[in-house]
Amino acid sequence: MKPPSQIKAPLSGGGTTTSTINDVARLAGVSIKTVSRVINKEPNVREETRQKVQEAATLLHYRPNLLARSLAGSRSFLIGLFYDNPVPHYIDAMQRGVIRRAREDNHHLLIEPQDSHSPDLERSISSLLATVRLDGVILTPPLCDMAVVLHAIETAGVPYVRVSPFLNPGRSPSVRIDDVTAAYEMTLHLIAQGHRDIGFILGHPEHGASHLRYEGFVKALRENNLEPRAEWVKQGFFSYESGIDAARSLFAAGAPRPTAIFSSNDYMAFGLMAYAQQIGVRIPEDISVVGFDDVPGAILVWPHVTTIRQPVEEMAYAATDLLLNRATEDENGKPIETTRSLPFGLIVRESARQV
Amino acid sequence: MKPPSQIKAPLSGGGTTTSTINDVARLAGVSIKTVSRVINKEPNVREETRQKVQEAATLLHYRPNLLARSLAGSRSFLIGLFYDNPVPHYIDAMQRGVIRRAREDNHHLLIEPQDSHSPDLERSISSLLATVRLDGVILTPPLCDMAVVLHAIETAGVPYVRVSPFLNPGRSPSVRIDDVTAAYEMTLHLIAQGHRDIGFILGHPEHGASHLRYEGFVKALRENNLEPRAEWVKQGFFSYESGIDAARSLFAAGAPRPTAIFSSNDYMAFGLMAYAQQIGVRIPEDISVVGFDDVPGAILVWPHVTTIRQPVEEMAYAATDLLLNRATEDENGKPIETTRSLPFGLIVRESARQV
DNA sequence: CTGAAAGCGCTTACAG
DNA sequence: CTGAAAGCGCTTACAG
Repeated sequence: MKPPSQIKAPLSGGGTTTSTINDVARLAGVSIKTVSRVINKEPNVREETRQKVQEAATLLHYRPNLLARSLAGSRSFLIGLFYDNPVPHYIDAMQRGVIRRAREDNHHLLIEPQDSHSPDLERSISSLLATVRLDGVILTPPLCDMAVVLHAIETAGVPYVRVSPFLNPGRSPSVRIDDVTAAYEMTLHLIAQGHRDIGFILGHPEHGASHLRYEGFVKALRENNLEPRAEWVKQGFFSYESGIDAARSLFAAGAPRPTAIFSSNDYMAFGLMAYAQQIGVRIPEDISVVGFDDVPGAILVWPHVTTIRQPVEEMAYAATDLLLNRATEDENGKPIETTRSLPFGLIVRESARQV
Repeated sequence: MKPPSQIKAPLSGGGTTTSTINDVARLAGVSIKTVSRVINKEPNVREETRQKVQEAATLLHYRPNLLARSLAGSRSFLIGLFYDNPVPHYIDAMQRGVIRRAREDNHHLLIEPQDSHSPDLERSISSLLATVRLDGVILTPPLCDMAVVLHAIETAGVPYVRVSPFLNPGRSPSVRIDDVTAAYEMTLHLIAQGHRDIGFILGHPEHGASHLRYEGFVKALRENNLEPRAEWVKQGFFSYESGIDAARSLFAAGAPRPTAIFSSNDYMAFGLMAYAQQIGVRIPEDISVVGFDDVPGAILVWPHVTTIRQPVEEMAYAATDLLLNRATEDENGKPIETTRSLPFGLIVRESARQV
């Protein structure tokens, strides 16, 4: 025999009994189905009934239990953010953007950092998706370009949106900036400053943006009858340390030096600048340096770094918007090609100047 | 009539039917209760039965549905991280630590950034906790020192652990470093370098650490027969900009200057250093500067900043450990005073030197 | 050592 | 416009 559950007072000593849909129904004198209708703003409820239910719900501080809704219904109100990115600033902005949009629809965010090099990656994602039903997943590089990741998510039948994907652009909805054009404009900026001998530090090869940025660089060069010189194009991995390494080989004794260096991201530019300072190469007097991303450190180092601003938080917001609007599937439930390209910004500071 | 659910193949076109406890029970020829026992590693199952169930589960790729477990049982496998902190590096480290420990027990992390200045804070937390049942909550400054926040969580009866709390230390289990001693040792370090005239930039007054760090500073001074000088103690707010403001008033024309400045965190030290550079004050030649936290930027600026390293990720791990071990309640369900204090590190770099 | 029943708090499909 | 029944996939008490 279940004791009638009435209006609850907080139990002294912690622990409250929360009221349920049954409590509201009883107090309002309707069925739980009607309460459900009111809570979910379904049509076909008499205004008077609606008010009665509303009042009862307010009085009891009723909040629908997410877990129960998920189990019974088709939505979980949970969004998953999968990433493997060592840059806190990027992750932070992503999370803010996703949460801002998710909250508009009463969704919550589960963060699921993954090790993109784990041999178990696919199994761990499949297992995760079987364990906790998610309404959708947001994927950032490099995960968004990994076949096993996409396969696991598609197999589970969970909608997903990718941020800055490189491979299979039409495979899912996505959000990006135009990395090619951004790098193109940055290169044009250097050329406009009189630079002809421009070096380039490539990004991590597993990140699609690395290739796109280099593509934009080369495009701008060629349009100006210039060619990238192999000895001035160095492989980096997006890290501070790899920027130092690139600088070391770029500034090798005796070798001819470019007058400007375009680093595929800011951290490598920082490493490069630190190394330059150590060996007495002045920036921007001796060499101009530009980066990409506009991380917070860009105005911490001296000189402040000329760079490209990527609206990461807005990209995350847009990705979540695509997910929640379900503007992602056609009538057959197949993902439709939806790509939102957001504006970037060329931020001119002091690390590059007229040659 | 429900069609018998058998071994499932991925539906072409996306969407798999996942197998349930019923499928496993049927295949193994046992009741669902027995499957439940095996999955939850409960005792009293014949080894032979256990194996049969295990095999069936493996064959069907069975993963217990988290939502169903939560609804039926007393655990949700969800941990909430509440914060309102603008420093990405800190949040990132917190999240990593929590997730690392949470995964050991198959828990997931829901992140719930809050606006600590919102008038709705208490209601929004209460509502959140009523909506999604959490197994526990981790609280960081400044939220961990807000009465309304603690009240909302306690009323909901959800266990919580605080990181670096200042107020009511015994009110809940917590994890911290000894900010007083850290600041004390840093000050001693400066004194050992011959500094007697030491300025101090206070942290944000809403963060408990601000007061503790100042306390350690004063303690070290007094033990050496020194006194803080009011005109050299400036209010800051943990931000880069507030460091600039502090520097501006500290370096006001004509005023006597300290030989060293202890900034309550690194960002303010960065602001201070940038301002110093602008007005031609050399660091560390003219003035030594030290910070606190060891954020990534500390080795980006020049000179690299002498600072205190806080093991944020380990603190988060420890906090989650306290939560999951339930070493947090006594036999009456009241929280027991458990505080773990983790070691900090004095990181000596180039921004401070012998006077 | 094992299982049948009830129930967690909702939504879904139906019936009226 | 409203409701009674069934069921989501588990766990909790109980019974044997």
